Amino acid sequence: MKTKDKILQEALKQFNERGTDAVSIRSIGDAVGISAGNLAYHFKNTDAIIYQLYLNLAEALNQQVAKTQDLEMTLHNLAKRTKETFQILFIYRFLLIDFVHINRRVEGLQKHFLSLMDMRKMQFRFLFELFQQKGLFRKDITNEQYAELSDIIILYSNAWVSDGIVRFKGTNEALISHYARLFFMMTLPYLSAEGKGAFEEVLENWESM
Amino acid sequence: MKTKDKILQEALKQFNERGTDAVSIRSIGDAVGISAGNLAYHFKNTDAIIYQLYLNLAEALNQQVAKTQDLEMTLHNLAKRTKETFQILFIYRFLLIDFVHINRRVEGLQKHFLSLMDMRKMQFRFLFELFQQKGLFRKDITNEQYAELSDIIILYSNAWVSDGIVRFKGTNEALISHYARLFFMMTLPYLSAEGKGAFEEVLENWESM
DNA sequence: CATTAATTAGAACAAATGTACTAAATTTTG
DNA sequence: CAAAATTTAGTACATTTGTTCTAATTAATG
Repeated sequence: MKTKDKILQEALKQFNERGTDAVSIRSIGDAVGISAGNLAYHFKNTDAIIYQLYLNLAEALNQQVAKTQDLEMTLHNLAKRTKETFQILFIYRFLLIDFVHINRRVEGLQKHFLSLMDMRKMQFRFLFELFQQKGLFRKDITNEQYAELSDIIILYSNAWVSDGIVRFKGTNEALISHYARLFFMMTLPYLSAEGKGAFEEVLENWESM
Repeated sequence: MKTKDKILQEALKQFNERGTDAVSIRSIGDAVGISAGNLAYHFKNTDAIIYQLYLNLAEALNQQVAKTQDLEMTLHNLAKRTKETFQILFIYRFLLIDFVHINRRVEGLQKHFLSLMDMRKMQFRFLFELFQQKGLFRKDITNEQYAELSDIIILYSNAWVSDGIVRFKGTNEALISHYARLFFMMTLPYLSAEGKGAFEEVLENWESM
């Protein structure tokens, strides 16, 4: 593996374990087995590493969206993609844990992040409309309510990792599965009778999916 | 004001503005106008300050709960208390922003925090049951669903500040009001037809409340 | 092979931080 | 008022961190 990739891998590990502020170019260099001087050659400072890791996450999420658009959007497929997306987010969890702090300190990231959020919000709105047309979502829910649901869903998808790390007892796999499931269940009271049927089928096979 | 209180006030300000890691006993001392040595006499280090501020928040929240139990729990009163609670949380917002990080670094805090969360969860469950008995909440919602709603509500009440700081455009007052309202609206799809009537009345007078 | 470019190690420096200690000043108490 | 306790300023020290620079080594290229 190239030095640059080794650095990114080790940095990701340390960021996730100890938070961005407790990690230095020296702590990463020591673990990788290279000098701090060499590390500074590849990345000027830890902010540059954070920025690169953020770009990697954004790219992984984009690929996930592209995947989604290829498939016919059944509830079952949506559940699968949700689980995958949650796994990706967990890999880069320090970005969600140090959310506000990173936005404050890494220049140029906030703007990019906000547009990523807007994009995801639009995707959710699209999905809600689709499922409403298919008769899976209730017809008596107003547009305003769907807008608010997607806001809450965005908030949830940024916050579940932090909540899980502090409150959840169990393995990482169990954590991811639990919060992906909870995410899915947030839409339950918005479903029509027909939607609930399909929904329960998905939930029954949740673990094996 | 006593030195100790001055320190706490200034520390709270700096924590909220810059995050816990960017604040030192010297930066606080300089702002208050006392020496670092003196500050170390009152609080051994920044962790001790964080811990004290956390206790202050927990105490303020407990008082809020006591207040709630005095009143007849109408939807209108609940909305008022919700707004107040959100204001309190915003005052101590660094604790929610640096959530995971503080739990990692300040010893003895995680346990206390977890029991606080459990307590709040039980309060929500109690409220849901009460409103269900009053016919404001839907009867066809299962116990499991109410358990999950309270989990999501706990998550939301820990995460809205971070979301708001990054994504919301507007004054702090508008931010608090917006997220308290969104919090309230999360329960909307769980309401009965009767509940919705009372609910909309509350929402109409939201700003003036 | 020779030269150029890329990579790496290592050292040096200033700034900031937690921590510990001393001595002076102030307040409280008897 | 005198003694004791509390509060305060100031200093010193070891660590850590970002940053910058130099020189050596390795890889790439013509």
